[in-house]
Amino acid sequence: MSKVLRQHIEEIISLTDAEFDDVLSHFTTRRLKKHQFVVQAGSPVEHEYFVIKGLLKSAYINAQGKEHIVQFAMENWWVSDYQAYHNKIPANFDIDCLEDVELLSLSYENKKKLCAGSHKMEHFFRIKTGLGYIGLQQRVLSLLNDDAQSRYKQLFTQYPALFQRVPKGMIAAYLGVSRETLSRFSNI
Amino acid sequence: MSKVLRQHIEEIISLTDAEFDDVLSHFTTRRLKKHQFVVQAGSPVEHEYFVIKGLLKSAYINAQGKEHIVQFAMENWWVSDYQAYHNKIPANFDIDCLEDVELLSLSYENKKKLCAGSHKMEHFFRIKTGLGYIGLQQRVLSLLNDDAQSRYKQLFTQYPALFQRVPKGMIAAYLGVSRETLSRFSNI
DNA sequence: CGCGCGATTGAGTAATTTCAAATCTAGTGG
DNA sequence: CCACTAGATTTGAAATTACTCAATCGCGCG
Repeated sequence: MSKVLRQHIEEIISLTDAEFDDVLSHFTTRRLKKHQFVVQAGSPVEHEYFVIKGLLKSAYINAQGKEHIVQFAMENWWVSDYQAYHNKIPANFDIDCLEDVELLSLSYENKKKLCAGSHKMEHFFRIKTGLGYIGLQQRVLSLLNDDAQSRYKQLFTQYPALFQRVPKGMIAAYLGVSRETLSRFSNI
Repeated sequence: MSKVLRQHIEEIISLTDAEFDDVLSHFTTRRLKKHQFVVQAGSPVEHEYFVIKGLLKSAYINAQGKEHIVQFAMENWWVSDYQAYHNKIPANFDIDCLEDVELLSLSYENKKKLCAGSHKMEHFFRIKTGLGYIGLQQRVLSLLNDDAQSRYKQLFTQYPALFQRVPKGMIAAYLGVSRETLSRFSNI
């Protein structure tokens, strides 16, 4: 359902039906099953994605094979390996589906065209990226300031739904704690 | 010198003389001495700043009075408390000058006008914000993946100049390590 | 029924913090 | 030029936090 996208965009700008149709024409729909990869480390990243339905994770796997989760992406979130996408270099992250997923896919070229052709959409993406920046700054601050347990509590308060949809090991990989440590304070 | 700003902007878009004059007209110059505050926690944040000359830090001070440095801002960097700036809420950060400073100041209203009146500048800020997003994501990853010593080394390799301009205690507050720990591995 | 993934628990270890004290340094006034 | 002081840095030792390794437990699904 593309209404979801329209509603999402119209939280920031407003569009006529014709304008939205034009916007939508730059996207394609992709459906993927749980465990499928949307982006694979080492491969080029042609697209960014808007999540209509389902849940994905974006993760970096280090030299020791340890996984760090950069981002969870649920409904109404945008996700890609933006460093790779923007610089046209091979992906550093794996992005894969934790559930069956429905995505709207926007290629680099189409985003460029869309933004060039629509000041409004350029504005939308500027604001949206700014919100992402603010969110990341909060996360940095939380990593600097809070211990593992209080990061756990904060995440739980902010996204309780996530804990129903994701195994705790992944929550740990997102928070920067070992599974064992997280397990020790999950029962308050 | 506003040439610095023009050169900075033209790394992403190109401007005619007239266009740049218009851009510049949205900014005002501010000169501040070492130790002066540009933003103070609790106060409203009307502006974002482009650093022409000098060095600032943006920092969060927690309930225990411990300072965490969100960002250093040297020449050609943008700085503000963006959460406060964007949401028009009181600042959470202190931003103050570590050296005598020359800034170009852009008010919220003027940024809005500037972006609304110039698709190019809207584009510039979108890209710039995107780069900031990517940088922050790298920092999150580094906090998740690397131990204190390797974060120290990375910062040193990436910004050697910073270490000449800033006391080590602040480097520690940026990296998320105690001064003592940082001191212990600063001699390789 | 048994396999396999996820979660928990225990014990020992490593990294980093905190507290305290000593040392060094740059800038100031005499 | 020198002594003095405040801030910055280093060093030491104890305490804390979280990690790793290992074993166990629980449960859903084929």
